[in-house]
Amino acid sequence: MTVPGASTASAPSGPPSAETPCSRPPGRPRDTRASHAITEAALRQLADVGYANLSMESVAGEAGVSRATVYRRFRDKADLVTAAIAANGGGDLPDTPSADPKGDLVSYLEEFDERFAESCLEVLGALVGAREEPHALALHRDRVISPRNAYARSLLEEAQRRGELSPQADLELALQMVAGSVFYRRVSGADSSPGWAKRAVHAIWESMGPLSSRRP
Amino acid sequence: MTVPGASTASAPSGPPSAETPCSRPPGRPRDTRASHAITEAALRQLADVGYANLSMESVAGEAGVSRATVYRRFRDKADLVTAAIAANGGGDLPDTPSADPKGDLVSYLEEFDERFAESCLEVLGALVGAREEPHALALHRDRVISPRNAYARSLLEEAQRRGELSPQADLELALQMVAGSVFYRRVSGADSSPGWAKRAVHAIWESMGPLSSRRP
DNA sequence: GAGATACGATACAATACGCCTCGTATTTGT
DNA sequence: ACAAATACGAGGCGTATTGTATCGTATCTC
Repeated sequence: MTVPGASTASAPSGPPSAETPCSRPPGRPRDTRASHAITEAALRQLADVGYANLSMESVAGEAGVSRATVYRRFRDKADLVTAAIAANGGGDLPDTPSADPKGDLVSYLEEFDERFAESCLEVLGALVGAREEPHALALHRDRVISPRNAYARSLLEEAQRRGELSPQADLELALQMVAGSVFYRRVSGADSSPGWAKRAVHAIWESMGPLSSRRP
Repeated sequence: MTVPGASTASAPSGPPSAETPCSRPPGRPRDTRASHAITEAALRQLADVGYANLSMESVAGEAGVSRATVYRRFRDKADLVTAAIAANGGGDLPDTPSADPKGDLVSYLEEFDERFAESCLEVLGALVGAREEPHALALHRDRVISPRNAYARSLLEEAQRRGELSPQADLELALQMVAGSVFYRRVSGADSSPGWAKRAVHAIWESMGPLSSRRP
């Protein structure tokens, strides 16, 4: 499975001749297995040693390729890691309308917390801290954050459609509060009691339910 | 103002002779003005160039001291930065009981968002990513995160005492959701509409107010 | 004055980064 | 078959930063 969002590093695509739009570019094609091994190694190391201790050389070594091969695909560490995360987690977001938006939202929050929150926070911290390249930060948001926010939001919209949430409910606020819960837990380091996700979603449902006497 | 939480780097306090508990240690004392200049420079650079681009040398240069003088006080970058943040922002948390906990909570969220959220996220991401030293992560939480969480929580407790929130309200959950809102905004990069803090707090009040028909 | 410590200056080894060149391998088009 | 274009591995290069150590000098207590 080739990495879809890979930015082809320095994008050596010169001005295309506009004649052969669908033909493969000339020259030796990239080794697909190498590409695969690189992103997998990056993900393993991100989980094992963390973003700070992940180096291009260690990833290349674990992938069994040379550093140059990594740099040909990813311009730098941020590009590599965001692409790897996106390639891994991009596919497991169901897009079929949910039959139980409330329960699915709870499940989604718990899964995100377990599988993505930590590395997501790491990468985001590093990227926010690197002022020189807002490029990478935007990339990470596009590749990782935004799709998940959109999925959570679609669950809220479905709930609204089903009448579980008021038509006047502020879904942006709801998303902010439930998704924020995940990050708060990582930031504070608190192991909140097991039902935190369920309780958070429940609070939103209580606050924005249809039979509430809230003003719009 | 000497930095209270400074960890004296490698803590050269040998086994104290237990005889002179209150006397100053022998030898030349540290330059207080240098200590001050170092933390101030660290804070300026944290705001200006970000955590990633802040180096010990640049801080030392801006403070007008040598690198060795910085390393004598702080064992590494994480120690320096967490101490600097704590020294700066440690004092401006009111501890008098609030007359308007709801309004004060809104104000607190907005101020935290403006003044601390960004660097806090940067530092936290970097520290979570540096697995080798959980020490620094715990330090940052103790120095920066925990005091602020405690303050926000005290506002919630005061509201509960005043009957604005139900006696059965889950304050831990409330804190998680309102504080999480701040981090979500930084993570997603969304410029949510101006009243976000007020609306978030309002949602909590609605969900956990006394006259609600919620089960405990 | 002796002992202890801070300070500035400087050097040092160790990493990591990002870029480059070389020789070789692989693919497309003529 | 041959040329052009590109990928690949190996390796080097210059820069930056880290954390440590060693000097000589300055400052403080006893």
